[in-house]
Amino acid sequence: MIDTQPQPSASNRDKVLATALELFTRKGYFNTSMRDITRESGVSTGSIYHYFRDKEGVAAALYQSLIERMRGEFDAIMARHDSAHDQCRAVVALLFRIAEEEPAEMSFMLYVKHKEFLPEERPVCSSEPFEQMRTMVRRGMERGEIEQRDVLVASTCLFGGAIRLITSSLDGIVEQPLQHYLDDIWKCSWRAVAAS
Amino acid sequence: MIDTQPQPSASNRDKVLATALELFTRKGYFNTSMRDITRESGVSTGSIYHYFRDKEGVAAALYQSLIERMRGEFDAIMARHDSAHDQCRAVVALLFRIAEEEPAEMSFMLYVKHKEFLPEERPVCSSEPFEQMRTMVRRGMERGEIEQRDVLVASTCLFGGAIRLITSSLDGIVEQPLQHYLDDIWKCSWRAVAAS
DNA sequence: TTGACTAGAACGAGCGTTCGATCTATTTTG
DNA sequence: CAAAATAGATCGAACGCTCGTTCTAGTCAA
Repeated sequence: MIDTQPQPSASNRDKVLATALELFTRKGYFNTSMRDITRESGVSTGSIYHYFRDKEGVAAALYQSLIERMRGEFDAIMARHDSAHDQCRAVVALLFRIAEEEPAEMSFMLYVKHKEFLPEERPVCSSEPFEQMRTMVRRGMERGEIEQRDVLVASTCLFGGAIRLITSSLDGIVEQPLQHYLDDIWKCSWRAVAAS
Repeated sequence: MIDTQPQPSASNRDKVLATALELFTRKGYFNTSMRDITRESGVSTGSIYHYFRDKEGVAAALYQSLIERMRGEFDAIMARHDSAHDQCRAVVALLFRIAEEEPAEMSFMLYVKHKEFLPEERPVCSSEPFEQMRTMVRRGMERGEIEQRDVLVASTCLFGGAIRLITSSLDGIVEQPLQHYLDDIWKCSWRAVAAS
C-alpha cells in the first residue's frame, strides 16, 4: 500500500526543487531569497518550510538527488560496458549530454560551490560518482588498458579535459554544442593515459 | 615622482585586501560580512569605505590584482622559453607552486565563483591569462609541436588535468604536495596533445 | 589650516524564519 | 453510515536580526 506515489503530494515539493535549481544556478544561492523561490514557484513560504527544514535544506535535497541520479547512471554504464575504455568514454558522453540538455543540473552538480552553503557536505570530487570514475580507471589499470600510475593523477588527466570543457561551456565561452567536440577530446584524453 | 609608493598609505588598504582574500576564500564572499573584515583587519568601517566604493569593490580590486599578477608571470614565461612545450610546462609548474605556497590566491583566482558577486567581470577562463595559455598552444601548433585541432580543445586537454588537480588539492582530497605529481601529470598532459 | 585618513554609532532595507489560521482529506467513533 | 476528530498541507503577515552602507566627528601630517 505504501510507495504507490513517490512522495505524498509531491507536486509542490517538486515545484520548489525545480525553481530552486533554476534560481540557484542562474543567480547563485546567496542571491536567491526565499521570497524569490516563493514568487517563482507559486508555493507559499509556509509550504516550503513544511517540506524543508530551511533554505539549506532545499539545497541539500537538490544536491542529494543529483548525486544519486549520477550514481545510478554510472552504475548502469559500468554494467553495460566491460572495458575501462568504453566505460570512461560513456561517462564523458553522458556528462556532455546532460550538460547540453539539462545545463542547470550539470551546473549545480559540477560548478556550484556547495561548500559555501552546505558545510556538512563533502566536496563533489570526493562524492560517490567521482569515486566511481576513479574505480573505472583503477580497473583499467588492472586490465592493462591504462598505464600504471597514481589513480588520482590518471583520473584527473582522463576526465579533466572533458570536465573543464563542460565548465567552459557553462560559462558560455564555447561556440559549438559540446557533442561537436566529443570525439576529438576523447581521443586526446584517452591518449593521455592509455597503455602504450 | 609618481609611483614611488604603489599606493598612498597602502598599509591599511593592503591590510583590508589581505584580510578579504583570506576570509573570502575560507568562508566565501557572502559568508563574510564587512564587520568580519573590520574585525580581522583592525581597519575601521570608515577607512574601508574610504579606499573602496563598496564590498564588491574590495573583491574587484582583489580580482584585478591577481589577474594582473598572472598576466605578468605568463609574459615572463613566454619571454623565457621558446618552445610551446617548455612554455606550457612552466605554466603548469607555476600554477602548482602558487597553489602550494599561496593557496588563497590560487583559490580566489581559479575556484571562486566570481560571477555571483562580480557580475560585470568576464568569467576567469576568458580572462587574459587564460588567453595567454591558448596563445601558447596556438603557437605550438604553428611550430608543429602540437597536433592540429581546435585550440580550445587542445588547451583544455593540455591544462585541464593540471587545473583539476589543483582544485582537488584546494578541496583537500590530494594527499601529496602538488609538486609530487608534476612530472607524472605533465607527461600525461603533453602526450594528449603532442604531434605524433 | 587644510585635506587625507580614521573611527564607530546609527540607519533602513531585506533576509530567513516563525506562527496561528484555514483548508482538505483521511481515519476513527458512536 | 454519518459525524466527529485528527493530521497533513497551505497560506501570508509579522518578527527579529544582520547586513551593507552612510554620516558626522575627530586625528594628524604637511
